Amino acid sequence: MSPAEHPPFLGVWTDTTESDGRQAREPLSRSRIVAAAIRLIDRNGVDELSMRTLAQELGTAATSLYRHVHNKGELLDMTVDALMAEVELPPDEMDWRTGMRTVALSFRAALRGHPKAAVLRGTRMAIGPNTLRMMDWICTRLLAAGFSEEDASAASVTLVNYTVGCVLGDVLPAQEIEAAGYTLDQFVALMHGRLAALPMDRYPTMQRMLPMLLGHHHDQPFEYGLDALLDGFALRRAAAVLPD
Amino acid sequence: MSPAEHPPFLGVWTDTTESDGRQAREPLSRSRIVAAAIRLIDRNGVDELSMRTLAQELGTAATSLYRHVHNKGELLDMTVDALMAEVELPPDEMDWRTGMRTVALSFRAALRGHPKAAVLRGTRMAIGPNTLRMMDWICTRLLAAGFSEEDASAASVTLVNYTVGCVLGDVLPAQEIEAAGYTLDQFVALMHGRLAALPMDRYPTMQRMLPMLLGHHHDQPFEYGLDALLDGFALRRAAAVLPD
DNA sequence: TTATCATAGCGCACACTGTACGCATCGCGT
DNA sequence: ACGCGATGCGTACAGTGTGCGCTATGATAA
Repeated sequence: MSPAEHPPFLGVWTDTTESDGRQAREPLSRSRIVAAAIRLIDRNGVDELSMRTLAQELGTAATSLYRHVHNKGELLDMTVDALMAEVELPPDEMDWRTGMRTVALSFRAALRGHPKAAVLRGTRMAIGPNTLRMMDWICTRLLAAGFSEEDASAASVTLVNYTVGCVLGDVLPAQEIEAAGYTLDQFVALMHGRLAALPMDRYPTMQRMLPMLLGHHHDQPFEYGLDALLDGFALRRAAAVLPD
Repeated sequence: MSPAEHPPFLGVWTDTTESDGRQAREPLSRSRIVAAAIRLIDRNGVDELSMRTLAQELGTAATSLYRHVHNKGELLDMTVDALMAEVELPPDEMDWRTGMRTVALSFRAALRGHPKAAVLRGTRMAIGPNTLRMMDWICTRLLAAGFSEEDASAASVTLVNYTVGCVLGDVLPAQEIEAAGYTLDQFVALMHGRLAALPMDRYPTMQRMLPMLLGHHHDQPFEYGLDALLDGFALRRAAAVLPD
């Protein structure tokens, strides 16, 4: 802006016209910050998220963020928990097994809805309200279904860890491939080449299985394992409920 | 060292005594570099690994490393694959189920042997020779046990993803707690406080389950889920081998 | 032995990171 | 109208990954 000719109330003036037609900005807040962080990660990936780029996205200065967030680590923790807000908890009438299945699918979908942000689950443990909400629901339902406290505890963390592991397994390769600028077909070809380049008879099975491992949609192995896991849970429940 | 009184052949001298009694340094190599990286991560954690600290550990300059490693990313990939070198593949005589169980335990043990390095599995997909070796073994054994190609593929990635998820679930909290300087008991107390601080009736079950979730040794839930998973695999195998 | 030459190691520089500090400014309660 | 606490921001600092081009090294050819 040109130096004031007749100085107005500075506050109001600079507030309404932010160097272009942008709207008067509402104050920063934790939720506005993590929302911007998610937006920015979705667009450019986790690596491109710095306090400065984030501040720019919000139209403020980097150091302003620290009034609302202790440090970048806390911000990332909040971000990963925010992703969990979208998981839907099935109605309680649903039987325990399809309930578990549904919540696992919803959990996975929530993470995969923001693939570039999902990798944060691999770095940061997230114990926020949304995560607790899901864990609580899972444990509650398992206990109600007759699992002992010990089994319910083990089964719940198993279910969550399995899902996280699968999401990472899906999402990390995809990211790395995209970052390297390959298409998936190119990548499969390249991997075949790599395998062939190694002492060839060393990984014969992998050679054969590679198209299958990379080819089919990732939903299939996830659901295969999920259903296997639930079968195992069901066996244990039955054994505990009707002993011997 | 005191400044040289009668200057010797510089090369030899500085080579044999590296500013203290250290030995003449052998040339850099990829394996020496990743070994040093693992050592350094084990000691100080992943965050403290920079190209400069790593170079210092090796008694060289940071930029020298780039003659042997394309960039830090590649170095981290090599590091996580190097961890996998320690997984032991059971003898082929072992029946498929205990074979899978054994390899999963060994895999987990290998990662947990370097807890601070294990978190890298959450960030970087590792497709190195050691990883392929294990995957190949798993697939081979499953096929030999009668699984279809599709099922063997799904089961193998399920097993691996589950294990990775569990290791991360174990290791990330432990790291974060340690980094914050808590003991585990303090942390449990703190979490109880946090839960109580929230609208108290919101996570009633978590409140009850918390000591169990954090208390018992992590081996137990891992093996619970592992055995459940293997039960599920066995059911599927049986159904496929003797259809209807 | 001497000359040659690829290669390994390194000093410097650059753009960029997270964040502590202290000042300027704001909006609200009297 | 007047303070006063909360918020925004300019500056600065130590530390990051890594490209560039020089130098020393150790193997090979003459």
